[in-house]
Amino acid sequence: MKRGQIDAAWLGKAECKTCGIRDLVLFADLQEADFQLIHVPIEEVLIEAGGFLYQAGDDGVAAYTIRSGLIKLMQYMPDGGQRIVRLLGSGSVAGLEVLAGGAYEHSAQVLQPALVCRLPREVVERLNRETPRLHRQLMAKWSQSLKLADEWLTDLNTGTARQRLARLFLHLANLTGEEPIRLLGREDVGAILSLTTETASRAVADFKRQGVVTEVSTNCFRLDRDRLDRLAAGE
Amino acid sequence: MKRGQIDAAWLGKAECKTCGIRDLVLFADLQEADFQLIHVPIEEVLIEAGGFLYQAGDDGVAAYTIRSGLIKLMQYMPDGGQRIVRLLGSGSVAGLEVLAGGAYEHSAQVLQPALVCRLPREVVERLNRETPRLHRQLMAKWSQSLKLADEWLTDLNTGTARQRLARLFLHLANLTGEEPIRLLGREDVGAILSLTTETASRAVADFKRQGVVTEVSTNCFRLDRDRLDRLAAGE
DNA sequence: CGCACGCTTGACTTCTCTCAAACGCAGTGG
DNA sequence: CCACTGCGTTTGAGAGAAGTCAAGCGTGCG
Repeated sequence: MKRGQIDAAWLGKAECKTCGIRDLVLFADLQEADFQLIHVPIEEVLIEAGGFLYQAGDDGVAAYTIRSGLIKLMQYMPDGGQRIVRLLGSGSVAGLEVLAGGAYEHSAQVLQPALVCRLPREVVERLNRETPRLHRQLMAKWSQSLKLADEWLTDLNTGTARQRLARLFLHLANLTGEEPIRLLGREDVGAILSLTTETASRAVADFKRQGVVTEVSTNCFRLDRDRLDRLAAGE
Repeated sequence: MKRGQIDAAWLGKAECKTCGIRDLVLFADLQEADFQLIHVPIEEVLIEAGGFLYQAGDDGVAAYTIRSGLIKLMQYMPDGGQRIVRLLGSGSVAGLEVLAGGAYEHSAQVLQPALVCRLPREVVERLNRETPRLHRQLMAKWSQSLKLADEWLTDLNTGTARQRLARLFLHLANLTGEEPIRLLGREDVGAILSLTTETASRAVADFKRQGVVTEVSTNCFRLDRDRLDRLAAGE
């Protein structure tokens, strides 16, 4: 593992009150007084591609708000292979399951350099206990995760390899918001779409040849949304 | 639709305090005083196979606790077909997303006659606002749903048709707890495993011929768990 | 410069889908 | 009582898609 060591930089104590994306995140509804309840520091951390937020089975001590970057949540399958069950971008929360006690369900690995806020379990628990304003956001985040999981299943795991890939491109597009899009390694694409690396590679290559996507630089693509939409629906 | 009409029987106002499976359900931690907060009646309803708890897109006015029976949550795919994203049995909660506002994400249809408790949104919201004892259970239920969704993806949507079917049998076994197991229609099996009805049928027929499962009566099976375990892992 | 790693491509096998027909059971009506 | 009929299941044959194994390519890094 070339990049095994923790490529993480501690950036200091986060200032939630002045957070630029606060309306997107878990603490959206908190008010001045609520922040007085935070007695354990919330840290802001930058993690390089390849680094981990946590590993499946680790004892859950913190949840994470993703400020920027891209993170994959993966699970290990019966046969040892890995399956990517979700991609998280700006505004998402990772590791909420620590609030339900116990260990992390997934391994969370960074795909594109990520700026995250580390929310110690006790902070979230305390806020949740003492102010009702967090409840709504927590519900929203849970429900959002679940919705994402269900869409993942219906969108990225049905139809032919090409249909799934087209849907993945579109998913990535409105996850990151901007073009061109940085695609993942072929192995990851396979792990998302339930395909082998080879089939994923073939499908991407096909798209490139047919001009449905255009590679502007290594693994960065500009999309022809109309054609992707049609492909996603099945021709 | 022969059974289209609402095959539901209203059984009366539920008595949560004396509920036999209360330690399994959402209200597990509530105390005597908390029940005073319930001003809108919680109804107990029996729904026949084929009936719906709610339909995707309906305005969400209640969540449901499942006391017994089996319920499928389904979503409609881009091409109009339906996809089953979860199965709910005793102790599960359906329609929690109403707490996050908005409409139901799925259609919830009954597979095996179900006894459910209807929890009006305002009841859950009020309890959640006024007593912290519901929080933990709500977290637990959310987290449980999400875990189930992820397992669904990794277990029932990877590997060959036979592997998936084997895993489905095992899933059903520890969902209902007892043998023999009532299997679903082949179309539903297909909608769960991302297979066509024909492939699902062939796989089930194979299992019967090889004695991995034994049909004791129409669509009721006794399982050879050891062999299913081995099949699930891939021979 | 050369090695390593990930991506691409090819040939072949295997599995699943598709289309079509036959079967079996249950309910209906003569 | 039995033929008729509707619906879900089973089975078959052939086409098509993805998996497998193996080799070749390209880029970046030591």
